Amino acid sequence: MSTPTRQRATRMSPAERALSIANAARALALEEGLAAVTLRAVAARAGVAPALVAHYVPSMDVLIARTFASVVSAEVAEIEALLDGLPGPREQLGMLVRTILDGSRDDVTLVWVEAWALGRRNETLAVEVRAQMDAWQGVIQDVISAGVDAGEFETEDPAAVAWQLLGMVDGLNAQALVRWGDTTDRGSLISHAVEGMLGLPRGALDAPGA
Amino acid sequence: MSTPTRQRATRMSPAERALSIANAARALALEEGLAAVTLRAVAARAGVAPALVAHYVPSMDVLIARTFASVVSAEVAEIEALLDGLPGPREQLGMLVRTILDGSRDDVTLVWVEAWALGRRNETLAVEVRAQMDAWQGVIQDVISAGVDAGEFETEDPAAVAWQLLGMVDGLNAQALVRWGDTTDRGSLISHAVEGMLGLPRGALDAPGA
DNA sequence: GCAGATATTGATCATTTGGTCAATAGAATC
DNA sequence: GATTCTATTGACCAAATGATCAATATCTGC
Repeated sequence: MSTPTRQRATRMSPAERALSIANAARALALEEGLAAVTLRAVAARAGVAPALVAHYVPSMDVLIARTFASVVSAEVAEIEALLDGLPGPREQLGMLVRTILDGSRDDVTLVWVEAWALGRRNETLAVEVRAQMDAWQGVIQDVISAGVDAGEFETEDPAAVAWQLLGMVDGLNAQALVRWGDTTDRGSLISHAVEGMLGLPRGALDAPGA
Repeated sequence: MSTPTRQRATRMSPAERALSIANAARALALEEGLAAVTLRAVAARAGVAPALVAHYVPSMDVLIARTFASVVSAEVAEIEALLDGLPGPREQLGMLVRTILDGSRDDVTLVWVEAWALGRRNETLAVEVRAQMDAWQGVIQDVISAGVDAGEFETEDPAAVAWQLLGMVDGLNAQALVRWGDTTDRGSLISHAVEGMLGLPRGALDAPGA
């Protein structure tokens, strides 16, 4: 039973098929994690023979690395777009922290955590992980630097603060991923932590309408 | 070449052999990560036939979960011993943060990160991960609560602050694990963050002799 | 020494993984 | 309608994984 009897896939141009496979891998990663992005699983998801996936990708290590980059870079772009609409660094930083910690991106968090672990045995992925971390850090650092220039934040090393904040946020998200079921608000306390790092008065980063 | 030609293992009592296998798994986890704790790898490390490992352990999932618990609970015990020698909550909290972030436990951090990922597909491990997180949070919460009682810290929810601090520290360690090669001091900034969370003046958590 | 108890092993199995390659089928072109 | 090009596939392979079990070797008690 349950031999899905896949029929022959409709012929596509190489570009279309490559995209279809990349999308299948992406959806799989978001739903079941990077570890589920396997040759056969991707093929099944794309409605295609396993050999075709192998044909379109140099190796699974590379496909996994690309899939990770696809998922994460989309997240970065999304956040950057949100930041653009805000008036100043203070609002941007507050929104940044709240949005990243709002729990609506647990699927992406899972991809991050698995990438950290898998990167140990997949050098292509490891390189991509570092690149995406740099991208994230850059976004945060830009906000902080702008705040310092505007005289709103106080720190001698915006880059270090950005790394620190990124690490804190990643850890809190990873924690929430494992402790599913607890309803603790992740965002309320960290604002005070960031205020401490940047010499701000208590409550300076609270949401405007709160 | 390189056929190790293992000779028959010297006979041990079940208790001794079980310990030997557990130690082999532990060493393997610390050196190469939880993902390297495989039936054959543990057997080779213990100088024993793979079947013997299977004989002494209900399943590899369980062995991995136990190995994780062994590694992490030792770390918790170590930190608790360190805390005992300090006079007050303020010194304890400062030391806690500095010690956890001093970079000397990257092997344990790797075990943590892999446990988060593997826990998705190993329920026994997932249960153990939550238990060990609870233990860690308990240690931190005790310090914070003592500080609040002593009038040194200011927070309405020591439990939440403890979770928050644990998440932050885990994230920073995980980040350092991936970005090996950077020499950024991980501990300097977080003190200010914690000060922000606990209503402390800047520098209150700095090392005494600094 | 001998015999029994049992710790240990080799052989083997089923699964899952990534990967290769000749063969096939279907669309496009003539 | 026949032919060519190539996207797609089935049939493999090697490696690694967890696991089982009858057979074997070795220690212990007599």
